[in-house]
Amino acid sequence: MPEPTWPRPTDAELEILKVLWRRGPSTVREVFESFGETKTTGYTTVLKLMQIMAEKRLVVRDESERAHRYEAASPEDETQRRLVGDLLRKAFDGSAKNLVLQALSTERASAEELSEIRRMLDALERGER
Amino acid sequence: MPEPTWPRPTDAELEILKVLWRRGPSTVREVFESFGETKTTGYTTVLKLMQIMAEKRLVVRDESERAHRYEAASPEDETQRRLVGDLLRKAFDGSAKNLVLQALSTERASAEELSEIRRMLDALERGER
DNA sequence: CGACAAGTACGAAGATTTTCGTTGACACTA
DNA sequence: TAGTGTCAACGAAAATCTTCGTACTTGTCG
Repeated sequence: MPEPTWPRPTDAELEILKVLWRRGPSTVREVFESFGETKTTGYTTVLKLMQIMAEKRLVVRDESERAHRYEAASPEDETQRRLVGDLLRKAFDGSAKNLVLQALSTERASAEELSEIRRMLDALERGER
Repeated sequence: MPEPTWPRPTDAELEILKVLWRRGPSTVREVFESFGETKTTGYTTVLKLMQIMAEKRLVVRDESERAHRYEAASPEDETQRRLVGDLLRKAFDGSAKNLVLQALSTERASAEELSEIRRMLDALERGER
């Protein structure tokens, strides 16, 4: 199987990353509480996950304070790019076109979204990068 | 975590599905051999995976012959759509636009690919949702 | 100082994924 | 019929993921 060279976040880890991207560097307590009632996992579960994520270098940990602060190691867009690239390789044999077509056919994008994509296309075809 | 309601194929399972989509209904032996030297997994490993996939209904099994024949339960494009939709929900908060932008910025698509995507956009914007 | 609250660390359990050794069924053939 | 090769089934092991109970540490406030 084509295993990624970077640590791919699991579903639970991605949930935590999303909180970190939104809030910025946060303590375990803050992440735990930002889940509110939507998540049923306990505090220690979140803690353990974040410890493992620190081992994997998905997050960096600042231990200077008693309550350690965790920060996402990579920005959201870079992680998204990796996840998409991973799926592209795994399931689409690298054909960005097919991936895009499937993406657009699943969730119908709004009109503004479509125009934004079109602008992106224009830029790409105009030859930059 | 946002768990999918359908059985999401693992990486190893996806490799097998790709063979089945390409070859059509196949025996374990055929799938195993079509991996050639690119994969180092043994025959029984492939067999076990395919048995598990049959349990999960990722494949359907025809047992009428001595060498059972396995067939992908869903066509490739439908599975791709599910995988993309899953990633969309998990990592992009449902924003198809962002997913598409990241996809296009990772692997630069060829000029023809870009035109095809543009045609797809045209069709979408022309209102046939 | 002593107790409590808030935090991290540790270890273990259950689930899932991936791998493979072994066994038994079955057919072909010498 | 005995031997050989092919196949599915089974079980178990190793790795990873997810969860949480418990223990240890440290700062604060009476």
